This record gives sequence, C-alpha cells and structure tokens, in this order.
Amino acid sequence: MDIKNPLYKNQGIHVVLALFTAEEGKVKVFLIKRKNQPFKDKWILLGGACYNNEDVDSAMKREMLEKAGLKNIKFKMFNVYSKPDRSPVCRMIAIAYIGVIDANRVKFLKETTKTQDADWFLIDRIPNLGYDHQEILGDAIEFLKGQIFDTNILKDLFPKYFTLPSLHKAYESILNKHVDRRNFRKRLLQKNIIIDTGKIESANGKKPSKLYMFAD
Amino acid sequence: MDIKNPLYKNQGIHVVLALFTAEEGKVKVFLIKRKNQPFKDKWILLGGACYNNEDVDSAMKREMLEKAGLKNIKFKMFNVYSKPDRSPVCRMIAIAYIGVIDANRVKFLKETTKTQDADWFLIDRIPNLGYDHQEILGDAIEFLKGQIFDTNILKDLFPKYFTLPSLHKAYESILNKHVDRRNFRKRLLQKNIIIDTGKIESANGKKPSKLYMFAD
DNA sequence: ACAAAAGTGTTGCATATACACCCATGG
DNA sequence: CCATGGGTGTATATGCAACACTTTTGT
Repeated sequence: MDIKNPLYKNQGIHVVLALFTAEEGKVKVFLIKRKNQPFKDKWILLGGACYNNEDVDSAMKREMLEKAGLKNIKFKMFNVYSKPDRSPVCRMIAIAYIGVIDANRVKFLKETTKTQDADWFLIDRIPNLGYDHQEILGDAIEFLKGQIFDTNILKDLFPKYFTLPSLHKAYESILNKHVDRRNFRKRLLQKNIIIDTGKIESANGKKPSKLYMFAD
Repeated sequence: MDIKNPLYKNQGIHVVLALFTAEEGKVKVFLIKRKNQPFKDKWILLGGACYNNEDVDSAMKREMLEKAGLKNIKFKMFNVYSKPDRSPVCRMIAIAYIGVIDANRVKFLKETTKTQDADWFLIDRIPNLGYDHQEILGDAIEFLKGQIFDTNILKDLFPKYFTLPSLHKAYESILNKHVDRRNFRKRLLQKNIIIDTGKIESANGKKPSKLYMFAD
C-alpha cells in the first residue's frame, strides 16, 4: 500500500556505522569520501539505506559487505538521529552503529578498497565530516568509553590472541587518558572480559608478552 | 523529492511509548485498545507516526499530547524495532520510548480519556498485545531495571514529594524481588538520586513518613 | 651490563550487602 | 496497650585506585 499522507510520506531509513580498529595501539575510524553532492568531497561514515525486506541490523550487514567487503563484523546499535533537515535530499533518519575489526582485516580492506576513496583516521585527528556524522562519531566514541570496561564490545578489535600491552594502548587511546597497567589487567581478568591463554608471543620486541583472548 | 526506488519507498517511522506509573506501590503501564484492523480489539502501547517536520523526540511529545493529553513527560528512547513484517500494513520501524508519570496525573488522564478505550495494567498482569508490543514492553521493563539505581529515570513516577516506602514498593515491583529497606534508602541518598526534604507526611496510616524528592 | 618493555602485589578507600531493634501513631 | 508500619546503624565483603620494583630478552 502506498503511503499518501504528505505528513509522513517519502521517509527514509538509513544505517550508519562508526567502524573502529586499532593499529599499533592507536584507535582509528573508517571514513569514506563522497564523490557526489550533497557534501561532495567530504568524509563521512559508512552507511546506506535500509531496504523494505530487511530489518536495520540486516541492512547494516549488507552495507558493510557491499561498501567494504566485510563479513562477520561485531556491531551494536547505539543511537538514532532524526533531525528533519539532517539530509538535504529527503527526510531520512539514521540508525547508528558501532563496529570493530582487527588490524589484519584492515590490511585486507585496504587492498580491496584501494580504488575507492576510503581511509582510516586516528580518532583524535578526524577531519570535518558531512551530514551530522561529526556528532554521530562523537557519540559513538562516548558510547565506547562507557562500554569497554563492562562488556566485550572490543572483541574483534584484535585477532583472536592479543597481548595485554596492545589492548592497554587501545584503551588509553579510546579513553584519551592514562590507565594503570596493573589495575587494567586485574579489572579485565576479574570481570572475565579477557582470559589468559597461557601462550606466549614469540618476542619481537624485548620481553615476550603473554597472549590473552576475549571471553564469550 | 519523491522516493521512487521500490527497495526503500513507502517506509514509515513510528514512535511507541511504554508509559509507567505507580498506584499504591504497584507499577502499571498505559495501554490502548485498538478499534480497527489490524489487531482490532487488541491492547497496544501508545504510539503513532513521526511526521516529516519533526524529529522522533518531538513526534513522541506530540503523540503523548494528542492521544493522552499529557505534557512535560519525562521520557527516554531505549530501542528500535524494525522487522520487515512487524506491521501488516506497510514497512514501519518503531522508535521505542519509556515514559513515567505520577498517580495524580493518572487520575486526570482517566477522566480525560474515559471515552477512549485506554487503561492501566499491572506490569505482572499484561494481556496479549498487538504488533510486537509484547516484546517492546518486556524490553522496556528490562531497561528500567538497569536504570533505576543509576539515574533519576523514575523522577515523575510520583508527585514532587513522596514517601520512601512508596518508592520502595515501586522498586520492588519493577525489579520483581525483595529490596532491603535500609540499604535502599542509603543507596539512593548516597548517590544523590533522592533528597530528604525534612517534611513529614501527615499520617494517614500509622507512623508518619518523611517526604523525599528526586534530585535534578 | 644495560636498555627496553612486560610482569606482578599490597594497601587504603569507597561502595554494596546482610542483618534486628526501636519508635510513632491510631485505634 | 497493642498492632501496624516507618525509621535507623554496624559489621563484613567486594570492587576500584594508587603506587615501584623485578624479570626477560636483544644487543
């Protein structure tokens, strides 16, 4: 049945993703440069329309696959953006998600998307974004800050096994402040967010590191 | 500009409200009986379309005013529902909110809506609801459980001044378990969620109760 | 041997829980 | 005076923050 009432016809539903990764202990977000109006040449978050035959989570999965070739991403909805004029084209609400992937998949992503204008940006060096994506990304980082010590939301920020110092650097990068190493380890172990695997990383630097994995 | 692509035309945005109150220490939710198909004669949560000239919060405010005559309600978004077939009429996503009002306003609401088929139901005695509102209401109660000790989300569940035993009963009703009286008081006072006003309720029962108010 | 990075434990403080008796009022 | 319901404090356990030295490896 076609919607006729002008009060609420021509509405659209978008999904938008703040996709994070960590490289060398620095947290980065994935952005795409627009090729067309509106916001031509501006960087924006990955996203797209939700189709009529899918729920918003499925739309987000499809968009990640189509626009970045990514499958099996861990992601979580965190807010809705709905100012009437947030898109100059038509009335469009955005369901916003956080996603995380590990650095190995980033390398793969860089190869497969090198013809596109897409890149990773340090979260403390973000350019001006198009639409209201600046606000969305800011909210995403705030949401992350509130979740990292209580959930395994960062599972998939690293490969299955990772060293504690690398995770520690990622936390400090997200929280944007110093975190005590000893308390950090205790806290995550006590809450069963990470697990000591007993394995050791064959040293590339100086003293070898123990390898951990996320629980769940 | 009209949306033409059948993949995403004729989408609609709804707002849905789980409105709570407390009467005699029992928490209740506001439901409306549908008069038309689909789900004729089923009870559902208050809700309606989001118009093109408003964001979803504004739509929620307008719906509360139009459908229940209520202004200045404290409310908070908590989830999005978007299964493609959740409405048999057309593709419709729901932005879901929690709201709370005090018992005096409930009395007013009962008078102004007595011609409508609307009523309050104890949260442990909910009838079968239309659409996916059973799931939405269940999620709303779970969300409330997680918020009541950390936020003043229940501000407005009671009139400005309330007794601690009445608040205590509401907490037990929401959490569906016994809560120690002494710890309950300490916790809420220490976290500055409620404030001792120094006033005393002129006793109707036995020993008079102190009156408290929510902070903020 | 030394430089560089990783590992580890204790103490104090704040917060949460468990638990029982006294007090004020109305009838 | 007694029944009803409201008010209160202490002791224990748990979670979080502050803090510095030792260990392992490569050069």
